Amino acid sequence: MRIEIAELLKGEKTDIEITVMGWVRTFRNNQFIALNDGSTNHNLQVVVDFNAMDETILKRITTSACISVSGKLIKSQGKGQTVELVADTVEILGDSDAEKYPLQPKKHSLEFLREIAHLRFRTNTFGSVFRLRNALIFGIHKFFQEQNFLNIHSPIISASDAEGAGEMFRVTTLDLNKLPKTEQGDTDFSQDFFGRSSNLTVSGQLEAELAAMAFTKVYTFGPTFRAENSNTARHLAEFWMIEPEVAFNDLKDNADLAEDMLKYVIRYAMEKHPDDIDFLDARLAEEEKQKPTNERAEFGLKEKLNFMLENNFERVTYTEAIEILLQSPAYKKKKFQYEVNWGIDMQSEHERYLVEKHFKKPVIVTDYPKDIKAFYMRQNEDGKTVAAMDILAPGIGEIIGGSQREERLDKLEQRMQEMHIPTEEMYWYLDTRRFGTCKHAGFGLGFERLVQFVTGMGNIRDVIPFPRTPKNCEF
RNA sequence: UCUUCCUUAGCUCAGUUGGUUAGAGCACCUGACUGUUAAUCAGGGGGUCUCUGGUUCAAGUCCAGAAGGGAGAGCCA
Repeated sequence: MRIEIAELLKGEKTDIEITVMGWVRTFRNNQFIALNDGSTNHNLQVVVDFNAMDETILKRITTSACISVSGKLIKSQGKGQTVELVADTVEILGDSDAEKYPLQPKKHSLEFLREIAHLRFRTNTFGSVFRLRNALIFGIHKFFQEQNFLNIHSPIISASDAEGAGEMFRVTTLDLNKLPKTEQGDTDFSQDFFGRSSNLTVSGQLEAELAAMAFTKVYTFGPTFRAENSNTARHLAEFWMIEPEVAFNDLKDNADLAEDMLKYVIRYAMEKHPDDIDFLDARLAEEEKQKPTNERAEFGLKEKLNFMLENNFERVTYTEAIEILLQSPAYKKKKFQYEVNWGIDMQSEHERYLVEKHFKKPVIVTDYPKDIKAFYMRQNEDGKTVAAMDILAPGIGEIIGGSQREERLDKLEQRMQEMHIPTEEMYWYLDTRRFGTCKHAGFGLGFERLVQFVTGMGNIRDVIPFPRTPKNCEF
C-alpha cells in the first residue's frame, strides 16, 4: 500500500514494509535517493544497495524521474534524517532525461522558474508556497463557515460595465473579422451571445450586497479579471478575491471582521504548515543577506507574522494619516516625490511610510475624501468623507479595500448621477435600497496579496500557479 | 503606459582601452570511490555572445532600433 512521505517522516512507525511513490530530487553517491511526493517539503531518504540493483534501473534514477519504491522503513543509519527506506525494489514509473530536464539540485532564480512554471511545482520554494496557498484558501472558508457566513458564487461573466473598478476583458462570440454594425456604424451587440455586450467580472461585490440583503452574512471567493496594463510585482490580470458582505455592520464592525479574518487565516496556515514557513523564512533571510544593509527588511518572515498576530492593527482616519505625513521628518526633508495635502489619493511612498516607518505594523485607514472613492460608499455627516477603509500591510501595500455601503436611496442616486453612473441600468442594485434597505458593509481581499504576505514572496507572479499578466498567457 | 537596469553554454555569472581559437562554477557524459545530505575526485562534450542594422582593417565589447526580462512608478486588490 502506498503511504505518503509526510506520514512516514513523522517517524511513528518503523520496521514496516511499505511502498512509496514520488519524484527523485537528487540521487547521491549511487546509494541515496531524496524522494519527494509533495506532501511535505522534506524528502524521504531511500537507500539502495547498488551492488544488488540492476544497473539499467540504477541509471534511470535521475533527477525528477518518477519512481515507486518498496522496502522496509527503518531508523536512519546516518545523520540528517530520522527514518529512511531501505529499498527492496525500485520501479521506474516515468523516466526523466537528465540532459534535457531544466531543474538541477541547486538554487535557481525565480525569473527562470517563472519561465518553466509547469515544472516549478517540483521545487522546494514553490512546494511550500502552494501548500500554504491551499491552507489559506481552506482557512478562509473555515473562518467564514464557522461564523455561519453563506458562500455565494457571484457571476464571472457580467453585462454591467458600471462597476468602475478598472478595464474589463470583453466576452464575445462575434466573429472579430466580420463585426455586425448598427445603422450608426457601431458594433451591434444585440447579435452577440447575450444580446448585449458582456465582460469578465472585475468584482463580485454588487451581487454579494444583493445576497446579504437576504442572508445577512455572505462572502464570495472567486476569480476576478482586470485588463489594466499593470506591470508590477503586485498586479495580475487574473486573480482571486474574497468579498464578504454583512448586513447591519458599520465601518468599525467591518474593520473588526477584516482584522479577525486576517489573523485567523495566518494563524491557521502557520499551524498547518510550520515546516513550509520555516523553509520560506530561511529562504527570505538568505535573500536579504544579498542586499545592502540599508535595504534589508526589518523583520524576518516568522517574526513579521507573529508580530502581526500578537498586535492590534493600527487604526487611523485619513485626516489623521495626512497629518502624520505632514509632520513626518520625511516630509520636512522633502523626501516624498508627490505632494501631501488633504484630498490627495495617497501614493505608494506615503502608504509605505505610514506602515513601514511610522507604525511598523498593518494600518487600517478610514474615512477617505469622497472624491477619490467609489460611488457606493456611505457618505459621512461631514459631507466631505465616506465610510471607506483600506488595510495596508508592510511590504505589500493595500491588501484589503472596503467600506460601509450607502444604504440611503436618495444619497446613492445623487452620488451616482454626480459620477455619471447609469442608474436605470443598475435598477437591480438600487432595488435593495428600495425594498427593505439597511446599513451594511463589506470588503475585498486580494487573495494573492495575502499569499505574498504569508510566504514573503516579493513577486505576485510567484504565488499563483500560472500568472496572467500583460503579454503573458503561457501554460 | 512611464523611468531605469539587464540579455554571453542547460543554470548562475566573468570577459580588461575594440585585437588570435570566448572562460569559470554547477548541470550533463565517461571512469573512480561508496553512509551520502546541492556527495567527492579525474577526464570529456557543449556557444547564431537575444535579434536587426551601422561604425571599423577588426565588434561579445562602440552606436541606433526591436524583442524579452527585472526593479521602481502610475492604476488597483
